[in-house]
Amino acid sequence: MIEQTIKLFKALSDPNRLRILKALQTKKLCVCEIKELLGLANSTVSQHLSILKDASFIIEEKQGKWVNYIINSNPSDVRVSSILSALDFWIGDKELIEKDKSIIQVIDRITICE
Amino acid sequence: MIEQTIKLFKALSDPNRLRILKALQTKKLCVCEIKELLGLANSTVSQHLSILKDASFIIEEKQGKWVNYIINSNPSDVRVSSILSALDFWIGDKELIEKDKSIIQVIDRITICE
DNA sequence: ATTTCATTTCGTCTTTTATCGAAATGATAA
DNA sequence: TTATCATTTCGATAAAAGACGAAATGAAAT
Repeated sequence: MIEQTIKLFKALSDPNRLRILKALQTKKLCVCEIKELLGLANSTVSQHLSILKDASFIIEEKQGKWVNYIINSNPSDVRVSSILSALDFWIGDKELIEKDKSIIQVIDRITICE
Repeated sequence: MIEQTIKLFKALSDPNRLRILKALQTKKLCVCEIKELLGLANSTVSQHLSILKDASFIIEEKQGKWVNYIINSNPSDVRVSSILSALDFWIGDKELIEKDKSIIQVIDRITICE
């Protein structure tokens, strides 16, 4: 019950996860693209994604050898949709988000996934 | 910048703190009343209150030897007012909250503050 | 069938968080 | 001014969270 509420807020309590959510609102991304954006290890990114997925903010979609992560556009929990549609309201930092946005538009998964 | 967002979500990421916020929406409370409600040590309650205060969800008001904690009805951060005015939306668990509500209406600080 | 390569899982480490009891603080009452 | 008592701060402990690299997994291409 209240555990679900805690799960939502905990998922939102990390700057890297907030950046991931905003980035995914621009376009679908795979683990290694997010790794590139955030400068974290693959395994760390994978861990963050599983927390976001567990809270139902995102879903995954297999595409060949890649796994694309995308925003969950049909969450059953109205709180999730509420947060997702007002993410800019919750995250004050426009500058950081804009910067990330321009980076992911340039990132190419073929070249960076070593 | 984004640290402030994280501070807000972290403050909301603990069931005891959510219960404190809802309880304070019913009436102002001192540390030992909250201690009674939650079954925690004084020092733990004090710690939770300082986290909520630091995120500006609540403010304190001295009254004799007691310190009353009250909901911040004029937060400068609009996100804080937004959460406070929609707390029931964020906290799914009505049952727990209603139970707490009836308990604090009976609690008397004179008798319980040993 | 084997190799390749993105991703996940596992084990470990460090930092942070939630909790407590005891000691320090601060204000009221005697 | 001393005693009382609510609260806070301090020190310790256990559990959770964030991070990493290495090993395991799983799908595609050879």
